[in-house]
Amino acid sequence: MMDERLRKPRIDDVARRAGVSTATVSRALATPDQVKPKTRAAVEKAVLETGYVLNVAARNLRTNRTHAVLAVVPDVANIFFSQVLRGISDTLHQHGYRLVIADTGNDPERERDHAEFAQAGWVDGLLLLNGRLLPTPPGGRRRLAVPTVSLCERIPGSDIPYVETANREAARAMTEHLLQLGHRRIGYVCGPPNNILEHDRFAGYRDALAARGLVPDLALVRPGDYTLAAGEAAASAYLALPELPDAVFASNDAMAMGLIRGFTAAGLSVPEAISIAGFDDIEFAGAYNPALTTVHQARSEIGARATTMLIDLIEGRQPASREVHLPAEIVMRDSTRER
Amino acid sequence: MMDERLRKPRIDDVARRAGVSTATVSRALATPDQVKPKTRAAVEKAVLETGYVLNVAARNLRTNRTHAVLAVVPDVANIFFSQVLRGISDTLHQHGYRLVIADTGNDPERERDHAEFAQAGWVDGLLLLNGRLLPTPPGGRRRLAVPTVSLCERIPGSDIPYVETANREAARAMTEHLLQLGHRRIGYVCGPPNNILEHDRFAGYRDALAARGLVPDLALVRPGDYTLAAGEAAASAYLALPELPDAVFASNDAMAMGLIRGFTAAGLSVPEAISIAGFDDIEFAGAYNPALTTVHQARSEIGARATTMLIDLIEGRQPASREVHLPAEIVMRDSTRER
DNA sequence: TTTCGATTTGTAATCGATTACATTTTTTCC
DNA sequence: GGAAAAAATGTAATCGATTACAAATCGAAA
Repeated sequence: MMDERLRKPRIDDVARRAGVSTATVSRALATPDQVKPKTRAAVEKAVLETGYVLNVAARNLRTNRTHAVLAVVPDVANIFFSQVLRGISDTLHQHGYRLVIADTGNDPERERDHAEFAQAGWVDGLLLLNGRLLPTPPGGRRRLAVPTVSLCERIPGSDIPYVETANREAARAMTEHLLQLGHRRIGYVCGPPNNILEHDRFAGYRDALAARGLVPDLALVRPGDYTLAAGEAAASAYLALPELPDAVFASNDAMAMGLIRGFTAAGLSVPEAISIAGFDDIEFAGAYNPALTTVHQARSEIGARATTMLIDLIEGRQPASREVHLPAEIVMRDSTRER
Repeated sequence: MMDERLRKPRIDDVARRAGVSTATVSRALATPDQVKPKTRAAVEKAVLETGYVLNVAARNLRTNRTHAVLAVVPDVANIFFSQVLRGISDTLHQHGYRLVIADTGNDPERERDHAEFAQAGWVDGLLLLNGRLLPTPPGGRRRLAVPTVSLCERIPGSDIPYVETANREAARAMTEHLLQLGHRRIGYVCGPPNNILEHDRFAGYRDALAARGLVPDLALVRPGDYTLAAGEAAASAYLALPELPDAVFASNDAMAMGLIRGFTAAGLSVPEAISIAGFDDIEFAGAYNPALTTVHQARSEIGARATTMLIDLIEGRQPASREVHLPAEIVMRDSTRER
């Protein structure tokens, strides 16, 4: 008796109460129009009375589906990724899926662990927000992989479908913008060397210069690692040069902000003395002082597109395209001006 | 034959290959030291050979545990929450749990949906990063709730354990800091009116003034909603006053940045003409121009503490405390100075 | 009214692991 | 070497749903 009230009600408790079979209860809940309205009502009543909640594990086991998708993210706290996640989350929700996030903290071991767990039927699909992970089939042999899409960074040498920003074209456009403003000595602050995004962006920078018959002055190309500090360091390096650049294009916004801080701390004002451009259009780029000219990536759009692709894959449809390059947009604000 | 190679191997395939029973395989994998080293090796070999991966759904069903925790977040793209998530994710990982994130997009319907699903055995515990959600027991009657902890905002009128920043004390300390710098006409830009955090922060502001026998000048208290635009609007409002405040304390960083932008746009320099302080110490507060004086919340620490509490609850231990107020720290940077 | 097809419902097998309990093997100790 | 204790392994029930197939019910046409 007391047991009855405490034990979690199961589908057969509902069935008994409604005077039908478990099959009917299951159908009344999952496919209501396969069931006579009258029985359906009886079942719904019984569900309410018993406080029945379906057991997800049992359903997953039986149907071999979870209606969940795993996103493997290097760092949820990174504002860039978190906005992509927003696009993912919304799109999944629209299609009746749930989101499981694995924050790997940039730890390859954790990445592998999660990718492996994904194969265990823990989710129906996999979104990789990181170009590094090459999910080796579990056990290193057979490939029974879960549908997978990568985004933000394509995975070099793999045939996993992906969605990313057209980095090269965007960097080229931004560099052209600076050239059009009359700048000629244009500096560039790099991202981490073996990053594929960085590779594309730097190529775009050189494309634009080459189109005008210019070659990059190596003294104006500074190393960096996407941190504010790297931008500040680059600013010091430029200040030590006999002649300052007219403008500097940083391959992300944090470094652009570092440059601005470095230059203003030295008494140079931006954009009067020097123009600075960034890449990413992170949330505070527009709020910065001065507001940052930068490349806007449609972050949630990237997430949304990749998710649509993944759902197509999961549900056995052929996605419209396996390689999507989303155009980015130059946002002109106050950190650049005509020479 | 071909089937053999394509079908996903199950535990009994491994058992057969290793020449043991399924029970032994299960033990060899889950509790290796309950099994003779020799058999264990045989099982491991068979696992590799077959490419076996355990079926999560089956295990979850049988054990009635998932080793996953659901975090219900109003907005993953919000930098504040995403850093809390980082603390959550790390702590969970340390204890062998996984993180499931439900981004509700501030939609109460989605919140309820997720909370309900959590009861379905989809996760072992629930973390609520939002003060609004009062998870009604499913069906509105029986309460067989999953262990739950709320964080960031306590849930008024509920007995759910929580972890939050000591907002009132922190706001009081920041206001005192401004008073000590010699400021007397101290403005305050509010957050959304019925937000419990805001309530606490405003109370702290008044506490500090009251301690000096001052009463807040209502003309200096401006409404806001945690957005940059609200800060800019407040700046305009202050500029329209016959006499400017000496300093303004904004109840979050975005609004503080808006104030700085508004004042500098009007030709006033910060902190020379007016001191500005924020609250939260978001990622770019230190990178701002000028670097923002603000209240640092230990965001990942909040996540970590709440997670520890939740795991205690899940594993049947009594958590050390059911209400944790973490002290915050004033970070003095360049946006405030002596009068 | 009867019959046939369509609709609705029920019976029972099934998904793939874990684990209580029983049984066998190994170790310990006199 | 043998008895008792400890360790290792095996047998089979079990978790809670879904669904193929069979059976029952219903409605419409003849």
